[in-house]
Order: sequence, then C-alpha cells, then structure tokens
Amino acid sequence: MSDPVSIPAPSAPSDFIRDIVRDDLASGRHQRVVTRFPPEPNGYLHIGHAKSICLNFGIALENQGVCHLRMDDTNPTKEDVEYVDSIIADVRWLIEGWADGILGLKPKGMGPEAAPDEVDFRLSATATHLGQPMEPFYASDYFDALYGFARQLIRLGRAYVCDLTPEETEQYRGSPDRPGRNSPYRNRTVEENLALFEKMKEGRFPDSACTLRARIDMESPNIWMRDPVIYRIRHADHHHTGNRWCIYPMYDFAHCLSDYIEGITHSICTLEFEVHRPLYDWILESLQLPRSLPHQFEFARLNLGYTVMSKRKLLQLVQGGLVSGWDDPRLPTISGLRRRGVPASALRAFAHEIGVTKYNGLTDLSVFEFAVRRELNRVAVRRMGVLRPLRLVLTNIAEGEVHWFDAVNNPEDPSAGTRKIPFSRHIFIEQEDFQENPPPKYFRLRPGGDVRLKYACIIRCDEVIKNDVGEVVEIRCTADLESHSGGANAARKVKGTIHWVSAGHSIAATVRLYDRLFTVAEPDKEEGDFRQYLNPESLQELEAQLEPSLAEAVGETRFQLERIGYFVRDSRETDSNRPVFNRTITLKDGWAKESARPG
RNA sequence: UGCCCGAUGGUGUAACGGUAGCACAGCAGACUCUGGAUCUGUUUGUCAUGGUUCAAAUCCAUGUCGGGCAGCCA
Repeated sequence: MSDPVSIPAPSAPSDFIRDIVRDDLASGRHQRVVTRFPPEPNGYLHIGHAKSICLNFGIALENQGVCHLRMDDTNPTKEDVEYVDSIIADVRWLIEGWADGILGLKPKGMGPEAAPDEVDFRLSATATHLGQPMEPFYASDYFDALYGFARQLIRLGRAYVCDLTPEETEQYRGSPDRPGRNSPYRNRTVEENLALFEKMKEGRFPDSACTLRARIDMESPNIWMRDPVIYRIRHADHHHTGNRWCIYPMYDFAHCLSDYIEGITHSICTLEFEVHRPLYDWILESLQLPRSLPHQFEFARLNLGYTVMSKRKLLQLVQGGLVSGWDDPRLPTISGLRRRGVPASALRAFAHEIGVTKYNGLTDLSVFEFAVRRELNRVAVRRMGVLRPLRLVLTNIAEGEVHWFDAVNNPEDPSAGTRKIPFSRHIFIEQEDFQENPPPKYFRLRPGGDVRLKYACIIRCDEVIKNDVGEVVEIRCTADLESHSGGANAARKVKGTIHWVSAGHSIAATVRLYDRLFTVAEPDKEEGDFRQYLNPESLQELEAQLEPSLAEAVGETRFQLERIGYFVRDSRETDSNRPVFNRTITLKDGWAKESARPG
C-alpha cells in the first residue's frame, strides 16, 4: 500500500510573509531565499513548531531556496543533546517526501570562516559536501565569531561591561511606563571594556558578577532598547561546546548575527519577538557589516483548542508523570502525534489550511481533525475489529463450518484490492450494535430485527440470552447465507450494516482510545492551575477482538477499523505477545449526533 | 495610566480602493453492504464613530476590545 504523499493539489499558499518574499525576489533585493528553523534544544517540538517548519521550509521550497535547521543553543543550563536528537528526528519526519531537498545542514564540525582583516564571518549550507556526515547548524558554533562581533561593538563604543547585580540591573531598567537610568559603568573606556570583557571570557569572575551590555538608550519606550544584556557569565558545561566557554551570548545578540553568518534572508519568528526587532536591526546596523542584512518578520503562533502548547507546561506534564513521556499520544508534540498515528502529510495539510497571519486566535480542534481524517481516509486500509465484544451465535450454521468472504481493502482506492475474511457459527459483534429497546431511528440489531454483517450476509435476531443480573450475554440469530455478495438475495435491503469478527479466528489485542487531553478549550486561560483541567478520560484501554489479518506485523501502516476509527500499531509496545494499537482518531459519527438530539 | 501589534460569520482565513469568497463546524437533503466517504442545498460576517473618495473590509483620525513587552530565558 502506498504511503501518504500529499494533499490533493493544494492551492499555492499565500500570506503576507510570502508576499514580502516574492517582492524581495522580484525587486532583486535577494537572489536566493534562505530561511531557517531555529529551535532551542530545551524541549520537544510540538504542532506549533510544525506550523513554523511548514512556513519556513515551504517558503524556501516554493522559491528554490534553502531552509537551515539551526539549534538556537546559547543557554547551557537549559539545553541537552536528547532534545537535539529529537528535534532532528521530528523535523526529518515532518518534511520527508516534501522538503527534504532543501533542508539546510552543514558538514559535521564546520564553523564559520572569517577573512583575516575583516569583521565578517560566514557559513552557508552547501550541497558540495554531499557524502560527508552532516549536522544541523548550531548557534554555539558561532561563539568565536560572536565574541569577535562583541569586541567590535565595544570598539565602536556601543557596548560596555556593567558590574550591576541582576537586581540592580532590573531596577535601573525602569518599567514600561517609567524610563530607566544609566548604569554607573556606562562610560568606561573602550580599553577598559575590552580588558574586562577579556577577563570575563577567561573566567576571572563568578557567575553574574558582570555583563556585557549594548549601549543604546535607557529612556527608550521600548524596554529591549534599554541597554540590553548581550553577554552573561555562566560557568556551566554546554551540550555542544563543552567547557570551552564561561560567557554566553544572549538570544538578541546571537540570533541576528547567526542569521547574518548563515546568510539568512528572511528571519521568521513569532509575534512576541516583535518588540525585539529594533534591537535585531540595531545590532546588525551598528556592526557596519559588509554583506546584506537579514530581516525579521513575525507571525502569530498556533493556538489549538483543548491542549497546551508551551514547552514549560508540556514539561510539567511530562515531569509530573501526568503523561507517559514527550511522545505520549495525547500530547500535541510532533513525536506524540506521530506515535498516535497522525501522518506528516496531515500535519502539513493542516498548516496549509490555517494560514499565516498576525492575528492571535484559537484554532478549532475540528480543523485539525478534519485534516487527519482526510489523509487517513485516502490511504488507510479497512479492517474489522470489535472493541467491546458481544457473543452472537448463528444457529443455522454448523459447528466448524467456515465461509470465506471477500472484503474490500479501501473503497477510496481500488488498487488496494481485497482480502478474504472467515465467517462461522460463533462471531462477535459490538455491544452497542444491539439494543433490546432501541431509540427511534436506531438501525442496528434488535430483537426480531435484521441487520447486515458487513461483507457477509444478513442475519435476524431470534433470541436474547441474559445472565443473572439481566445483562445481555449472547444473541442467537439465523443467517440468510443467500444474501452475501453474489448470492440470490444479495440485493436484499436492510437499514443497518454492522461489523463483526469470527470468534474462532479473531485475535485479542489491546486497543488504546484517546480523547482530548483537557476538558476545556483553553486550559491556560482558566482559573488556577491548568493541570486541574486534565481530562480523566483522555485514555481508555480496551481488550478487543480483531480480524486475523491484523496479527501480521503491520508496522507503521495505518488502518481503519470500519465504523470505529483509524489505528496504528504502538511504536513502543511491540515486544509483548499481545499487540497494542492506538486509535489515531474516530470516524465522524453521525449517529452520535442524531442520538444526542433532544426529544 | 509607556511602547508595539492586531480586529472580516461559531472558528480559521481570502479579497492589496471597484460583486465580501474559501475551509472547518452547524443545519437540511441525496446516496451508501462503514450512521464513514461522496454529492447537493443552506443559516451566519467587515469592532464603533467620524473623515477622504464617484466608490472603503481596504486609506486617515479618534475610540473600544484583544494580544505582546519590565530574564543575566528563547
């Protein structure tokens, strides 16, 4: 069976950022587009990052450019290689078969080059190193270059070493409606600053003893222009540079210059960085750099209903044991969604569907669910399985008698072919497909009523057998074998068709049903701790009976259990004799809507 | 009561001074050996008030509402 490729002929995406890129290319401002996806390796990627990945890689792809994967790793105390590895895996999975060709990596170990007498460092993704081991870009690979840029800023009189404590720095900064005050260390000489900065680098000072600050304007209405800290002292090992450094650049200093070093043309980030843009531009312009400068553009991050998106909150769920890990199928992490069975193509289709704007809204979960169902409907093979089995005996079929019927593998894709499924005297049907006293418009099995067993034949309910406490434990029916496909009564019409499995042939399996993680659409906007709104029924585990073909290793193949939903084999629990399947998503349920109707 | 950004049906978006369109959701129906899929029809919208203009969702002003910014986090 074929792998998901892409959504059918999607219209070319269009948004305000793509408009800008198009205009920049048309005007000759840039010859080639270079974007970047710059996660900090301090957590796992989630569906919000997927939106950003689709934007950055999409723009590069549409314009024959390249998109660098860069670890934005300037804070050694929060970052870890575990996260680096997961990020690489998640990005590769998301873009596979779509944008792999423009994924910008660099030869392992390569750093930026600088001309001897020039303050200019550069490093670009290149296809000429094919065959060499490749790795993502790392902001931490630029620490030498960044140190050089910082010295240049000092020489230009635009940065100084400040001895204020963290508390004093905060006080001097003022507040949004009150201007800040100049640091007493603001007017140190260039020589003094150079010497002090050197000492910072050499480790002569403890953490937080001093900082390097940009010399801008303590009275600026924009707080980020009030002499922001651009280097701090941290005697900590870094996941990528080890113990080589004890001073680390801040985001604002590192990011714009990393973009410059890599030749990024369009640096796309989320709205909260909007107020940082003047600083981004100030640093680059102050340095009097020879090459053309990157520009920052901001878009609204994704908010999805009934989940949380912040790395901090996801971390709390993981560390608190409230979920099974970063790849818990209920989480909106890319690894969680992958384990849940969501195809990468569905994530891409979703990103395309929601668009890119500067409006901070809340995307309805149904938009995401629709994208998932649309992809799965196209590619998933159909199988039968009973989640909550109810015994049913066909009294006119002999013990040991077995009929093999043809079943269509995918009505949306004739090339998927058919398979044979066994049918016998003892079968299981879904408990909810029988009702002794059914409500109006109930089309399934009832006493004296008939129903079609999908791919098999029509049966009539003759007898209901109950246990001591009045529960239905078995249904006894007669089968009209002539009503199977090709039979004399094949054209017989009945209202309902239900799924089933042959009890002597079916396999037992554990099935995990997932529901939304939270009971409210915006957990982080409710009163109190967001964790109190966790949905206690977000995971339900059932012992199901599945048709025999599902005993074979199905790997990552997604399949639909007819009338129930889409499933995938759990990628972690593969050792046990009993397979574990995850329900990716339910089928749209028209009956649930009908039966919920008042009256 | 500082600065920045935003506002189009229930939700997400398009319209780039000239017919307010699309998707999801909803509703109604057709079809169906998945109450799935598919198909048809359909309800609902330019935050407010002024101004510019032959013409404003679009430009301007004011207001309202929402978001962001005071880490030696990113």
